[in-house]
Order: sequence, then structure tokens, then C-alpha cells
Amino acid sequence: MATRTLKDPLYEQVARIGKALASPRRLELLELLAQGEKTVEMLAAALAIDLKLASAHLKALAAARIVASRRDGKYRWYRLSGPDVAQLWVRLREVAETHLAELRVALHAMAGAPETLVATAREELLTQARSGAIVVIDVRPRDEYDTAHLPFARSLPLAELEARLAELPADKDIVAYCRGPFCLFADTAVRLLTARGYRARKLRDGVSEWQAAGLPLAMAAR
Amino acid sequence: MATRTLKDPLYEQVARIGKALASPRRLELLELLAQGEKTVEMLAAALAIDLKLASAHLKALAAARIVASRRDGKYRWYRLSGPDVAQLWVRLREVAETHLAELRVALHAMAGAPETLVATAREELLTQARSGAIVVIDVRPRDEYDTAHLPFARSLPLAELEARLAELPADKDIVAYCRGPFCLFADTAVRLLTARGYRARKLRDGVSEWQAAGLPLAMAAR
DNA sequence: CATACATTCAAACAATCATTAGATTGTTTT
DNA sequence: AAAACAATCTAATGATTGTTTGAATGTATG
Repeated sequence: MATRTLKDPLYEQVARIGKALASPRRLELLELLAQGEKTVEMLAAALAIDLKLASAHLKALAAARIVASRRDGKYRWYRLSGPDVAQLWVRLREVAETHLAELRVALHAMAGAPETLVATAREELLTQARSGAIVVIDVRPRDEYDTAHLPFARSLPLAELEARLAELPADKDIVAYCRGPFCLFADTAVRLLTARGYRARKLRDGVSEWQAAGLPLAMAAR
Repeated sequence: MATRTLKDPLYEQVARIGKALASPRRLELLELLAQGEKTVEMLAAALAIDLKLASAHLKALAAARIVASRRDGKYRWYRLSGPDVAQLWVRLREVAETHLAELRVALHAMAGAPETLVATAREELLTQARSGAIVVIDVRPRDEYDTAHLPFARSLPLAELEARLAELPADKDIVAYCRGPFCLFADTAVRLLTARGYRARKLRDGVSEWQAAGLPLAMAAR
């Protein structure tokens, strides 16, 4: 029937996006790009893969139109095509977490002690951060904080954390977050802070998760 | 570094879901299963593919844990693992529609005249349906209506539409919907109704799209 | 118990994909 | 203009996937 020749192209087009999401490397690239623009070099280094391979995967993502790029001198900067792409990554990860026991096991094996996780609801956390009852720190690199960060969060990149400990209050709860549930920066930060006597917990959210929950972000002024 | 051996399995697990979404056939299966439980035979017939091939694709979906199945006598009934899977399909389709010009072109080529589309907001439509100002008809097969349908919608399967025209008011706007934007049932219904002098329009939403917009469905009582 | 039927399994093939290496294109710096 | 560098393109590889075919499994029915 003619219906098939009409409908088949539709599912084929959507499957282009699906195919882009079918590789672990590309998913990791998407998560990194959700933190802000990056060059091929930066992405390849972060994934510990060859630059050529990173380029090939980025080409695949670009073919599916979920990433875009611009050239600036010698470098080419890649970015997500839109906020909806970051949301899709979050939803995909959530479905995986819900239905794949293996993922929950792997997450459990990776994460620190569960009692160091933030248990309060996001709105409550926001209220406490606003009032100054707790201190929220963004332990990602500075440029990612500059692109977008949680409201009332201050930037304290993991690399500088030890040297800048004096900036943190010893008598308040400290909540650290990073790129999302798959990122280890916040875990490392919590371990370090706890060892130094601070009351520190980790928030699983990154900016994409926070936004997917319908909460506002502090964006870079452009 | 050890980080990679910890993180790699996480992205691999999520990519299992991504891989399941990487085939047009499997996406069409997901959309059908979002309408309710189906047997392999029903699904193969709907996709106009071999039963064995349908079985293989369902196996792939089951391996990714996004569909589940039960046996009932000679038949095996497949279903989505959860409502989040239908939502993921909707989000994936939306991202594709936003970023792939080719998809918008294909949709345009397939759909009927744009002026027959419902232009009002969903909440407004709901209000009008509640008050009886418009009539909302669900033109999917009866069993799909029974599984879940839009509030205040009445079942009028496309196959029975012509014979049951007398049930429809000639003086009210009629809004037809089916499985979603990729389904042609509602288009066909609108064409038929318009030809018979009714004021009919199509709603792009299916139940999944409606639910993804945060609106309630009428569910089967269990 | 034999048959029919829905579905899955197993094997095979072509097509596609991930990865690597070498050559090439732009761009900046000298 | 030449050298240095970021990134892409091309070609080749082995691995994975989609599809078809025939055999096997499990369940109902005569």
C-alpha cells in the first residue's frame, strides 16, 4: 500500500537520531557538549580517544543534526544543536537507569557512600541555597560554570579545591555537583572535603538534569 | 586512568537503549506498542514485514529492556516496559522534527491540508470537549481506545466511520486523532468527514503526545 | 497422540559501523 | 613562502547489524 512509502521515510529520519545515540562514545560526547562548547581536541582528550576518532563521531552527530559547529581560527568548536538535545540525553539516561539493572549496578559500584548523596528535593535545596543555609559548589571547570550553572552555586573547580579550601565555611553543609550522575568530580570533591572535616554531600544533578526537572539555571550573559 | 574503566560501562549501558532506537522498524514497533499490548502477528501485519523479522526486532527491544512480553496460549503479547518508554519515543521524535528538515518535508508531503489541523492549545481543546462545544473522536481500533484515550473522546474506529456517520452532529466541530503525528488514520477520517459536509479537523497528538504534554488520559479500569 | 499454529532459534549473507593509519585541507605563525 | 597545527577526508580492517531461510519449540485443538 502507498501508506508504507509515505510512512517509512518518517521513521527513517527519526532513526537517524536514534543511530546517533547508539554509541557509548557519542553519548559521552553529548554529555560533555551539554556543559558547553568544546573543541575536537578537548573532547578527544576527555574521552581519552584519538582525535581522528573523536572527529568521526562528531561527524556522525553532526549528520544527525544534533550537534553544530563553528570555526574559530585553527579550532573548530562543537556545541549541541539545542537544549532539547541535552534533555533527550537526560531522558535516555533515565530510561536506561529505570530499566537496566546492569546500569544501576555499575552506578552503585562507581559512586561513593550513599549517605553522602543529597536526599532533599530540588526546590528545598534551592531554598536553602538562596538563604545561605547551605553552600552549593560547582566543581566543574570554570568555563562550564560560566556557560550555565545552578542558581546560587559558586564555582570551585575540582583542580583548585584543595588550594581554595579556606573559602568554604566549616560550619555549613556543602553540596557539590558536577556534570551529572555519570561524572565523578563531585564524588572526589566530597571525599576530599569530608577528609578535611567539612560536612559535604553530592548532588546527582548536572545542569541538564536540573533543567529537565523544570528548574531555572543561571546562564551566561550574552 | 581508572576513571575510564568505571565510566565506560555506564555509557555502554545507555547505548543499549540507543541501539534499540536506531532502527526505523523498531521505532514503529514502539509507537504501536504505545497504543497497547500487541502480538507479534499483529505487529508484523501492521509493519507489513515478515513475522520472523518482527520477532527479531522485538527480541532486540526486549534485550534493551524497553519492551516486555507475556505468553497467553499460542500468542505472545508484547508491551512497553513503562510509560517512560513512550515518552522517550515522543521526545526522540520531537528532537528529530526540530532538527531534521528532511523529516519536516516528509511530514508535509504526507499530511493533509494544514488548515484542517487543530490550532488551539491543548487545554482549550480539553475545555471545549468537556463542555460539548466540539466532538473529539478516537479513530484508532477499539482495543487501543480501551487501553487509554483522550478525556471526553469517543471511540469511532476508522473502519466503522462511514457506517456510523449518523452518530456525529452536523453542526459541531469534529476533532479526530489517532496514534500520533506519523499516523494517517485521522487524516483519512478528516478527508472523509469533510467530503460529507462535516466540519472536521485533525489533532496531531496521540495519547503519548498528550501525556507528554502533562495532560491526563482516560485509562482502562483494571 | 497427531496436527496446526505462533513464535523463536540458528545459520548465512550483505550492508553498515567503529576504528586505525596515512594523506589532505585550512589556518596561524614565523 | 614555509613550518606548525587542528581537523577532516580516504581507504582498509574487523566487528556488528538487518534480513532471509529453514529447523525447532511450545501451546492449543481435533
